[in-house]
Amino acid sequence: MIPMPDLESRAAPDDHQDLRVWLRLLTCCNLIESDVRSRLRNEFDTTLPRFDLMAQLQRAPAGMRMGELSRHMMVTNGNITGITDQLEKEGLVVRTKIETDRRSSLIQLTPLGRKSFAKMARAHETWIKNMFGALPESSRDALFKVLGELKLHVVADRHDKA
Amino acid sequence: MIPMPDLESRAAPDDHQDLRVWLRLLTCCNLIESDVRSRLRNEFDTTLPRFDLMAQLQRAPAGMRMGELSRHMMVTNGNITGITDQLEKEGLVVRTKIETDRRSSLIQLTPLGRKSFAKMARAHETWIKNMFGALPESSRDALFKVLGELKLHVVADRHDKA
DNA sequence: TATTGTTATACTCTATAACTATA
DNA sequence: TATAGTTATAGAGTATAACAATA
Repeated sequence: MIPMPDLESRAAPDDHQDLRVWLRLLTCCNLIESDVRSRLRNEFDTTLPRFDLMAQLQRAPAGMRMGELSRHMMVTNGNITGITDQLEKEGLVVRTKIETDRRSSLIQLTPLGRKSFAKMARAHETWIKNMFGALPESSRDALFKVLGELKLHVVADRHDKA
Repeated sequence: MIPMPDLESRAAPDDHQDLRVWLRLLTCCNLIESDVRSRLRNEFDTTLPRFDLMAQLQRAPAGMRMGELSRHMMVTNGNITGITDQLEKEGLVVRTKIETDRRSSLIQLTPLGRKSFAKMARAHETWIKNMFGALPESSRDALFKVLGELKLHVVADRHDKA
């Protein structure tokens, strides 16, 4: 089988193991992400950030504020405003004024939004299962565990800098 | 320690393990990638695709054609033209006409490009080592191995569709 | 006819910064 | 003064499609 050329090919023979791990991680992630993005676009006419935002709201029936969404999605505030505007125009989410703090509002999925998200989430889970399902369960568990350690370390570094 | 909110928080308690693994993978990758991007911008006034292109050329002293670069970097042709134009204008790469096929040309790093890339690559390797170095070697090996399996499967799926 | 690379264009995603309203 | 959210803008990154030159 001919190895498919990809980003990982930028690793030189004498490169450090860490670099190889990183390039492989990046390649995997890009492959899966672009697959998910194109399916979301083709099958549901939506985008990954829109899907992410709805997924966050799905988990928070009481609603979330813009700032919370911004932190969870790790993007700046202005972007959340833009996505929320779109979704609100399409009737998928609503902004509700908060009485005790009139600067902010709660964003919630509408019934239509919940229905729409449920459909996408089912499909999304199938795509992901197809891609990860080939790994033995022990490998998936190992991956989850190691990525957990990695994330802790990277996040700690970010805190140090800030 | 308070868990930092991130993309992974979109996983619901009853979500399938595959979904959790994917969200964690995505979060790790995004964290590291955005760190690398901002360092490349701040310290070397460049971008990830420019760095990637130079890294590919570094490995191919005889040069590469646009189409090869396009396949390796997994982006469409037009983008390669744009990046190459920039790098050529800055004297980091050169296009050389191929005598036997006058439609295409070989792209190579110039001596300046090699020097510039070497400097960036050293810094880049340090960043990556700092992030991955905290993992025990056995974990890194495991990660490398599992991601290898995952990639094979995802790539195979892509071939099936095409 | 098919392929290589270029050009033109459009859209998504993101950050930054200035701003308004409220706390 | 500080915070929540909005607006405006700029740039990265990408894909698509029409095109020219060559095979």
